Amino acid sequence: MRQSQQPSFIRKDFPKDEEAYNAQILIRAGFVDKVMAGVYSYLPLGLRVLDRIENIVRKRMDELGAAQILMPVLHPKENWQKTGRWGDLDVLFKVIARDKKEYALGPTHEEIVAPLGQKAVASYKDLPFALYQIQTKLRDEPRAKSGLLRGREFLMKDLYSFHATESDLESYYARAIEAYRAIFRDLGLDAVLVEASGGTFSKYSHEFQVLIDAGEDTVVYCEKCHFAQNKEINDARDGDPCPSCGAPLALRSGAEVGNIFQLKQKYSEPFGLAYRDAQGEQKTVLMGCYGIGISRLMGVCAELFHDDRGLVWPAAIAPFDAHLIVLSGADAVVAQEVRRRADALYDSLVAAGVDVLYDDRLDLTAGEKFAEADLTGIPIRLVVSQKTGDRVEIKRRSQTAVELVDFNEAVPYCIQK
RNA sequence: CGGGCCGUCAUAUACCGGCAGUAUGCGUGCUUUGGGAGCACGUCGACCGGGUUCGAUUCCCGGCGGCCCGACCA
Repeated sequence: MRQSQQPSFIRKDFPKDEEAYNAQILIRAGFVDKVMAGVYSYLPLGLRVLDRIENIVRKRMDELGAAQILMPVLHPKENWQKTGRWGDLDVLFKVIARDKKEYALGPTHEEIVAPLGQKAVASYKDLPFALYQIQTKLRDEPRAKSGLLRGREFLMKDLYSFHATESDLESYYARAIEAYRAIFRDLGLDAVLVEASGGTFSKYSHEFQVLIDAGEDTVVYCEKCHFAQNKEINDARDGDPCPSCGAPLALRSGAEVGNIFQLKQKYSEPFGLAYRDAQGEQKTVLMGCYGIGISRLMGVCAELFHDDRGLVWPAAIAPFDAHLIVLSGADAVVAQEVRRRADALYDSLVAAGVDVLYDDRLDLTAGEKFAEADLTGIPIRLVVSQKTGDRVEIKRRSQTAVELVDFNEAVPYCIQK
């Protein structure tokens, strides 16, 4: 992508209406724009990060045998009345149409996916299966805060599984835990599996928490044996003995990046989601649901991956693989030659399948270009200038050392990452 | 939903019951060209509504909006 053809959303100052670091840096670096409290636009760079996170998630969903679908944001009131959550779920957004009919805006999709699943299930032979979507969720949070960590509108992956037996649900649940571990590992995150309450969903649940100070939850955590429970179900205090190994517990703040539940019959039963077993008996389908906050993950990564100059994206989720900067210089004849060489490098990078952001802007000083590149945080920086001669300067965002390589080595360098 | 703080050019900020200033940005020109460069000239502003007052951006009330603490949190 040529920067000269793109609008720039980079700002020199931190926004004054954000306290959370993740929102400050993502706004300043032009990844997101704040529309109102808890509601953000995802700009070209931010959307690319979300796409990469989605791809990582999608790959693991495929491995779980789940098929991707897309359900509506606008929900019929009756479905929510059937499960009792029209009145119970206080984060449920409700809208009134012109005919005075009321609708819900989807905060989660059990009320839609259960009746959908019912249409595909008649016999035990139709089970199990799993469906997921990546979609914007709406929740009327009493208080949006912490930037992307708690929005009123956010991007979430929600997976739903359908089973004939409890043991099948449990084994799928166990597989989902492993898939989630793999996802967070792929993202470069150290996520802790935490026992938690099930809220309006189920008796208990498991959360994946990234233990960072900016997190919103409090986790009772044992460094030694990795016992972890959400404070909402364990009122332990700092230093209390771990119930599992006796070592002192610590209270840590965590950002919940995943949450999984065994819903069992809770949402299938109200919608008559049932099957005939081998004996011809009618049985209720058992369900599980498994969420990952995609946009929240971007916020968590921003909290984690930065230095005092800006973002430092891990290669797996960086908006681009490489950031090519051309410094034209003053001399018109030299500038033309330098640009010709930079353009040629850009073309070969693109041809080789490298996602490259090309700072081909003419009216910026070298200092501005470097400062913006640091802020953006793309893993590899390439510079072509009069000074680099017939070679290319390469620097990793996470390191200070620079090296000069021959022109034709630059592309392979970016491919091996 | 309770409590606190706040709302001034595009951005970040200052001051003030009477002239709203600075920096950045932006525009023009010249210089500069490997770490947010320099000079000159120019450009842009008091959230909305009511009240007090000779006069309100400033004080008071209401609304709207923002941030923080708490409650809540699939």
